[in-house]
Amino acid sequence: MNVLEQMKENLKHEIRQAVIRAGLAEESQLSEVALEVPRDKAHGDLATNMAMQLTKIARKNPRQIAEAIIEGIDRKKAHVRKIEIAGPGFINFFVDRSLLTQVTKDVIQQGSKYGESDGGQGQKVLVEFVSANPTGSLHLGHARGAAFGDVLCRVMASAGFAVTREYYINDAGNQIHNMTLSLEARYREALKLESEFPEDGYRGRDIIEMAEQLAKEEGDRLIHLDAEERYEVFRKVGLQRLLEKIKKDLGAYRVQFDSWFSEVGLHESGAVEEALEELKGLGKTYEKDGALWLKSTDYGDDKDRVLVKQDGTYTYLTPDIAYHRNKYNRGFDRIVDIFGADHHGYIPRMKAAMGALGFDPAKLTFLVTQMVKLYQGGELIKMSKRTGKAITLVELMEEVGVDATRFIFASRGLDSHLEFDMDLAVTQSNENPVFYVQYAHARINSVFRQAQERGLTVRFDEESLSALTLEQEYDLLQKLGEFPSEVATAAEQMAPHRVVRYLFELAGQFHSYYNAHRVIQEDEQVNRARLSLYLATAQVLKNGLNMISVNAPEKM
RNA sequence: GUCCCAGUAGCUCAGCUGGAUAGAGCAACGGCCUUCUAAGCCGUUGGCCGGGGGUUCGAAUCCCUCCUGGGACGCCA
Repeated sequence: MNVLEQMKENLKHEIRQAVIRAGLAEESQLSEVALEVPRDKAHGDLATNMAMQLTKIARKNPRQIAEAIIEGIDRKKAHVRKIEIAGPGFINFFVDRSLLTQVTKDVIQQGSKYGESDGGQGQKVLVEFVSANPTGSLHLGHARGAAFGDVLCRVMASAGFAVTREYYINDAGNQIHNMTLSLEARYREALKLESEFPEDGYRGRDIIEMAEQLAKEEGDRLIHLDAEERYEVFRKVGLQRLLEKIKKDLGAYRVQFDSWFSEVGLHESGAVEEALEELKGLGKTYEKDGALWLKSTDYGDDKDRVLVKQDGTYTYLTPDIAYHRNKYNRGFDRIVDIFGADHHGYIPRMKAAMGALGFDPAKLTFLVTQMVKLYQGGELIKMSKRTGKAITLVELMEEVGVDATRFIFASRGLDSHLEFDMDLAVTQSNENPVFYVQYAHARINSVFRQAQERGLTVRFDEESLSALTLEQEYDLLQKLGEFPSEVATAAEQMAPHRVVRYLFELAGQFHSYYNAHRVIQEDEQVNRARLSLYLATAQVLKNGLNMISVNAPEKM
């Protein structure tokens, strides 16, 4: 816990004591004291709405209650220099801000660990994301899911959760069949042989290129294999290379998975039958029209779902139930699935299935990413699955860069429809927010270089800190102090974009301070104090950027 | 027809488990580089928070309803 948090806890405790001492409420009636940083600085450093919350219990008007609370607060203990009642009954606290300078010490001591906390209490969390079918390259939608998922995992890990990143490989089923046929057709085309492209084939360039490569390597050898063997070769080679490509692209995008979970493995281990038998045994299924149905309506779904089709094969849902059953059985405290809005209809049935199996559906969270609209040259770029025309992750990385791409995706809430303007993202100007934050970091380092050139030692100097007395310095200190709780909140709400927003605000405060006050000037102690503050600021910027896997350059 | 997401400044978005005068970036306009990086800073302009009802001390936030945009509603995956 850093100085700022201690200060808050202290004050909260004092407020509780004051309420009880004043006889306004019993200990047991008190909810958590809400203590917030007011938007408007005229309202103090911290404020609580306690008095308004207590109107019902204490049966007095809020201002009277506030008076009584203030009476009972030990200002010294709470490090408060002024208390005011304002508005409808807010209590505003003006704290002794000189304590804030200690924030820098916390930051420097903890270094790259500053920002971590233990709110997650080591809870085991499984986050499944991307999970694109290995039938082609990753595209724009996956880029958003990948960036969001990865940043979420980093944020949650920092907040004390034990996070596992998992990619579910849909390597069984129809789409792989189509991929296989598409690859074979393209292979024949590459050899200038007659071919028929499958109806539901994948028309992307990636498959064409892979086929050409294969033709180069193998010549027409594969044509002469018998049908079954040939199919198997194309399936295997296609799957393996497409998956490799996906891994490689994700790696370049700075996303690493801890676990790659294969659907085929699920079938081979008998897990699918097991799940099915369990559901049957529990009486959660029935037969109708020659198919086997899940009574998902018993668990909140709007209709029952087919598990085994008339032809005896499984629907998509069935192995996925087995997969999620497996997730539960691995003992995770929380299970998070991130996927695109086009699959959202699938949420109630999966929750229902888990409920039917006797698991707690509340452990399972679905985060749905909304669509990304891509603009280039002011035009909306339409994507088509049929023609395989889509902007790929690789193209994004090449044209926009990993830093900017990740930053943009990570900076938006998941459920907003995102507009991605490629022209803007590549602009090397202030229109592009990623530079703004990076620039703050580079600027600080530039000051360090300047300081060294002038014979100053760049180091943290605790003794000098009392020279930090400016309003802007206190504001910056406070902001630095808020970083760990900001990360914790982002983790709790599974809203990693809060961290990006925080970084943007921190950078803004820094730039403003930088422009108003020079580090290197006549007063020695002020020099040392400001260098210390800069060191702390650089550390937090770096930790924050690291949390979204964006570079923190020392020079720009 | 049912379900999900969104509707906040000219544009892109925060804020949504209720709090004080609704924020930021960009755009527009006006300033700031002989002094640590101007990818920056300072200032001005800009809002029936989609409409209407309700809940209460208090609503952009919660509830109902309508409108608009996007997506989903298969024994496809």
